Amino acid sequence: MRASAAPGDRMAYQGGMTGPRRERLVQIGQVAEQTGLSLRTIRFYEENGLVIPTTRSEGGFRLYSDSDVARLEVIKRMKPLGFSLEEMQELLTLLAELDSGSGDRERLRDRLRMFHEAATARVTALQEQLAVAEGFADTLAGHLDAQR
Amino acid sequence: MRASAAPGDRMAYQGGMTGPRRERLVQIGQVAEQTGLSLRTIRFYEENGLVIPTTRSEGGFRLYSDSDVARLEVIKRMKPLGFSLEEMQELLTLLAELDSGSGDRERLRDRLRMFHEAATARVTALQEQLAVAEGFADTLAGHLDAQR
DNA sequence: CCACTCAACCCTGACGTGAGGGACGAGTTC
DNA sequence: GAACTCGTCCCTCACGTCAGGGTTGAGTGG
Repeated sequence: MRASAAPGDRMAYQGGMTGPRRERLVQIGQVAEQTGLSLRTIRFYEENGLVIPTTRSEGGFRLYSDSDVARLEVIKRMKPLGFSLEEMQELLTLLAELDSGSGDRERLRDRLRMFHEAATARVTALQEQLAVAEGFADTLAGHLDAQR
Repeated sequence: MRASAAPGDRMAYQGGMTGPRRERLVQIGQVAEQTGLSLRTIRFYEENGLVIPTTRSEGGFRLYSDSDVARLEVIKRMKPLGFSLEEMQELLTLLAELDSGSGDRERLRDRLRMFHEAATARVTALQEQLAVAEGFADTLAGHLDAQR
């Protein structure tokens, strides 16, 4: 943990004269802190084309915009569904296309429906896993009691 | 699917004159079928010392006794708890020691308690995952509705 | 009765995969 | 100059997958 407002603290990089909007840009450490993902994970997602930082500093530091961070947070919410990175990417672009109103409506909806089906299937699987897990935990508790 | 009672069918190997008990021994394929684990997984568990078949045929086929299969089924119940193979092995021997009444009572109970704690922690984590997963599935459903 | 064949089953060994973790030495930013 | 970040590399875990060969037991032939 870093002490709050310690001497070494850094503010979000504001992007020199390059951008006209003076958008809020943060570097990877802050993103990690906000999202709870590790640096390694965030870089890994980039490698796989999931979230590519809007820009980089002159020295090469990754700089993330708010929407980059939002994307990461969506991914985080998807994770428990057990989708692969590839699937997540597809779903992300799919949602973006729906939002922007581009692409073949019909097909988009179809693919979205498939994702939804996969998701609910996965939810069911998780429920089953949970039941088994609870069962086993109880078994352990039983063994503990038996040994009192 | 294999046709039932096809010419090529084989019965469970009974172990020639070597065993006095004529114990029921099955080979890996049947075990896989019963437990729902893959052949690879079962072999992998053996590699890691989790379940070693009671014996082998002359030609080297793995032959599993009922208790071997039972062990595999216990492992299967543990899996959703996300323990590592090493931890599962420890827990298995731990339970065996408790059953057989060997070893330091005090210490055994302590370790068992730790496993139980880990298990309940894991159950909580699973519940959270499930909640997130359900939430995301709902989000998807929402997007579907919005596109009607 | 023994030899042979056949399909189904099984063996070991090696490499591949997915989703990251950890360490490194060098560079950047504040 | 302290804190942060970079890219590169190798490591892990729980298997999947492929290759190439051996085993088993029932059926067939002599």
